[in-house]
Amino acid sequence: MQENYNHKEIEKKQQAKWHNSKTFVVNENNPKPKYYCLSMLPYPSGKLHMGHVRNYTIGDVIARFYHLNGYNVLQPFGWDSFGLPAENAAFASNVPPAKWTYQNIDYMRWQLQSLGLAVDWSREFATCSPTYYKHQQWLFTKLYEKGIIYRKNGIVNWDPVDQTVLANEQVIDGKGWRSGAVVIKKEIPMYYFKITDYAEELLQGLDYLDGWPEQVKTMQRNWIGKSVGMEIHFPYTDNLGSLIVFTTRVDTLMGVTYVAIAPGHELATAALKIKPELASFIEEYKNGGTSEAQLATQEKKGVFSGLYVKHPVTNELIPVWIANYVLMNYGSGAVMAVPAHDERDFEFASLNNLPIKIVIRPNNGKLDLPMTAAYTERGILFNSRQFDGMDFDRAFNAFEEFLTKNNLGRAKTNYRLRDWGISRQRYWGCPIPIIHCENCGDVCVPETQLPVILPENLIPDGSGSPLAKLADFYNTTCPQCGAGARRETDTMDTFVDSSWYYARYTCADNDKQILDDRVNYWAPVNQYIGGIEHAILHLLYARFFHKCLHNLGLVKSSEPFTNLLTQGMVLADTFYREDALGKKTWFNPADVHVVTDEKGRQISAVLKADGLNVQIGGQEKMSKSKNNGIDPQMIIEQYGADAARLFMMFTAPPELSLEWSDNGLEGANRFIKRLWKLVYEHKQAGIVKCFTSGELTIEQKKLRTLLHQTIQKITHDIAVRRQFNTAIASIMELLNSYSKMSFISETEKALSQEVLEAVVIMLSPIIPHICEELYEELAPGEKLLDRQWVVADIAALDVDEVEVIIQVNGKLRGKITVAKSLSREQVEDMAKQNSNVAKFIENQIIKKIIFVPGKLVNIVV
RNA sequence: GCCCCGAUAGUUCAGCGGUUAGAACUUUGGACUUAAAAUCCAGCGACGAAGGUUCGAUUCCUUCUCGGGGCACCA
Repeated sequence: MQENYNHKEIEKKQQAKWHNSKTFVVNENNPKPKYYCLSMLPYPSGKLHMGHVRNYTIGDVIARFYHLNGYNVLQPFGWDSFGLPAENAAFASNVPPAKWTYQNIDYMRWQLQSLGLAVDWSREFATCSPTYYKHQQWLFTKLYEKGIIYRKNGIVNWDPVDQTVLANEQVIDGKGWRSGAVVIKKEIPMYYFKITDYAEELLQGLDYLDGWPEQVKTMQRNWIGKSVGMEIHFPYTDNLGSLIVFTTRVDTLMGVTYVAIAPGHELATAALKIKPELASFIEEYKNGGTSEAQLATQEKKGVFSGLYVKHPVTNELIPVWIANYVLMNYGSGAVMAVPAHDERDFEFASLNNLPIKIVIRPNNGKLDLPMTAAYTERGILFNSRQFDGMDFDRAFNAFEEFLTKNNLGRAKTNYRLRDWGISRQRYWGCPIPIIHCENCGDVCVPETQLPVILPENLIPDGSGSPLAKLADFYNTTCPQCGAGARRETDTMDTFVDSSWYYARYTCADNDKQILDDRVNYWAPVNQYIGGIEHAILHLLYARFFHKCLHNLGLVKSSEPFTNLLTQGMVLADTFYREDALGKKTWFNPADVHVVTDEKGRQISAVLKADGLNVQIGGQEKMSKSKNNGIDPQMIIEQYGADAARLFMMFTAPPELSLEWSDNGLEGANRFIKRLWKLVYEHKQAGIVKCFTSGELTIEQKKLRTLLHQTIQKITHDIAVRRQFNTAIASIMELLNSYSKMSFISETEKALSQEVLEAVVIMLSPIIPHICEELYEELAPGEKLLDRQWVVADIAALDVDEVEVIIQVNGKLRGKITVAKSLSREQVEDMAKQNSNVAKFIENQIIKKIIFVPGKLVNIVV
């Protein structure tokens, strides 16, 4: 064994070993229980960033831990490789997106492999590969046939100069990012997934996802936005139809003093014909035009439309107002307004001097009058004719009966969730397998003609839709009637690609079918790991797809991911200089020298290149714009993958954001070197078998107790809490105690052997290269990965003497060491006899003695 | 505005109804060295504020302050 730790040599050796012996290649023919551990697949942007390193290290620690615990562990990897950045890179550097993407994948795969991940690379795929999207297109046609996919018009951002549709992020201050032209809204036909059909199922499924963070489930619940209420008809004065509103507070129906409609509502258009002066208001607010945040804070404004509708119960005339606070795309775009019991209506009525009619009073007592704010709690009805005296539930039923009987409404549940538009007028995506035929309409591409291949040698120029300019691509014949037809030239949203990839890993080599029975061996994913930024869209879409796959009979489970871990961001210091115009130039932390005070606080920073001051900008998420990204490759070169992994896992718990610091990395490196040295010294003295029996001193027994306590703690930290930082800290504590002792005799050496073997096994999920190397030294001929995880020895945990603290009135006054077997009375007597304690209870009346076995005696005087 | 999470050493994180509140980094001193680095040893250093519950509160509860996140006219 070498005296000095050499990360390059060891990591290369261990990685070669894993690769050559196919250590992490798995199949289903295994008696062990399965464990599917998955980290979100990355977009191949060019090179790895620290967020990736963190994500994949967390996944790897969990995968390796389950491996050692006797599971058949699958950890696959792939690439979310369709998407806009490839197109942008293409016309910036004149390389086809396909070539750019595959080059990036090759480089990033090499980077990832240098991290030493326990991945089954035989299952790797890229979503842009025809062998993957072929099945996606097939799935599309199945869902289309089942009516889960339909076509309707949708609104897109249209750049009139580039003649192209822009993604939201390509619209900057309302202008096209390349042309600078003012972007307009345009209606074009698009395909939609009917995710709303699954709203209830997606909502209810959350209740069973015990392994998901509450925060994520809450976000999904809010996003689905279920509300139970009533649809109510307010008849037009001419009795030709009625205005339909949705409310969750039908109990306040008798308090309606006006109704409000969105500026985009058809009734507003009708009112415009009678009252042309409404035009300016309607135009201003019709399309919103402004951002959602502005919309939420903008002042409530409205105009009277000149129209009236009839109250469904009283037939009174109710004025119709056009108001900017009514949303066109929720419910029916119209609301009944009850100023007395709704904050927004109260505000609007106050501004416009509209009447306020109170119909709900608190369950006990009265309202303070005059009202200064709406009373929005549920209560008891009054001023409500036959409904007087009812509570919310009774009123709901009574109104439902009344409205249903008179054909004036019905109970209704609304969801905030909208259908998912997946058409993208882009080149680098999965082609939508539809053929438009003049005779037959929209026809699915038959299975035998799949995949619809995306040409890979194209370089988009940023204008128009590339496929729509390729006659070779879109000219085709109708599969039904054989006539000339036009192929769909839109591609799918890349969220589609990532909505089912986890299932495909289980049978990635099957080119005949999308999925086979192997998916039911591996799915659902036991542990899914990824960034919190995917809490809503990706995770909801994947759940939706899983339910679709389930209904097609392709998977047996009902949810894709049993446990979810959402990891925090990686932050780094930022430094900048500001010029006279206020423009900031950002400097990379690697190029800056930070001056600290004697406590280690940052006081100033200078640029290494010129020695002049730079401003300290605080910690920010690593990004190109702030130039604070740290290159993982440099770290791996200099310190090794193990040090990088250890630092990532030690510095912060997985869910919290992690602040990058070079000092922390030095610390991780130091710990690894220390571990190496401890094993080296032990080995110099001669390796032996682990301790099983023998005489130990009290100190040695304590060390052994600590070892087995640590084993328990770490097992719990990794398996249950997923808190790797605390696991590492407790090993540090253990090693601190260990290195204070010396191990000379055979028994002592055996104890040392036991500690070191256990430490190496426990650390191996986190720093696998060095641990496997050290294990080979500690146990020649054996392999760490064949070992079982360490189990705490109950006997070692059992101590026969305990230290008991003695308090008088809750204050510490002494402590004694007693045999565990002593009775309460014996311990209390010993406590009272303690000389220091005696001083405090002298001449006092003992009121009470609190006794906590094995811990303390508290004498209350 | 509403909801959630957090506040412990200079920093990043642990912890706990009860002993002397743990790690690591930073920092100070010492050993080693011609010197430095590396290494080892030792040290400095903390429970946001106020109330309440309790024999005893850093821990539980309430309020406040500060920070982070989510939602945001969803009728």
